[in-house]
Amino acid sequence: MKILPQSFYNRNTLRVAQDLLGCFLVILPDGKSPAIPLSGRAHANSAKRISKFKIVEVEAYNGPNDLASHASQGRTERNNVMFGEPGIIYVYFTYGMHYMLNIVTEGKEYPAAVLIRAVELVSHNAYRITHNVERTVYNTNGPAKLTKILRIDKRFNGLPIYLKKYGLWIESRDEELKDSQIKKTTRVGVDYAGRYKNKKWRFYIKGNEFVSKK
DNA sequence: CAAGAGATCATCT
DNA sequence: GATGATCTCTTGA
Repeated sequence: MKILPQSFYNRNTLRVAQDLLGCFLVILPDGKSPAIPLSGRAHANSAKRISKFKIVEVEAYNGPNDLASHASQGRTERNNVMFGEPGIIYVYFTYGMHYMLNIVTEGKEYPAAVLIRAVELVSHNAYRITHNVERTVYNTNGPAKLTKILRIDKRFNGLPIYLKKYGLWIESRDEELKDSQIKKTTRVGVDYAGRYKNKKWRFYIKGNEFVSKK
């Protein structure tokens, strides 16, 4: 397994979205904002505190004409990073309480991104998990829920996802994912998007129990 | 179980 | 001043 390079994201957004399924979102918490609640005394060896989550559901927000995308309203301070380099993290705050994690795709000036909607915890340093383990393990089945568990907020906005140094990166799949295993359906919560609301730009791994909605 | 409302505020008009 | 790439809880059939 290796870190997906910036070039991975510099491709068609629908392609990137589907290719991200089955890949691993890995987080290396700093001492102040651990991805997984830690128990016991603080430990210097943070490398052993990484947590790895399989990406099981995503949505594509594709270009300036996509009426469901923030970018359809033109460039603003909030959506600025969508117009920039691929492989950059776009985090925004919505509904007064939720953070959303996206990865910017395609070349500069083409505003697009993939929203990470659900992940499944696959490995962590088990003995450091607190009594809250049940909630931690099972509550990553929604875009706002996973950012809460991972403690992802606007500190990550604008940072590259293709470098390890910021503590959040994505690694390649460890097994094949056939096209027949990918469900392609409409995006959630975009009824306002006119003809774009019917685009089947939401993708998830069929049968995965962490998918936000079947 | 499905439908509806409330929470809560940054961002945009 | 209105709204939202959501979630949780309540209501009621």
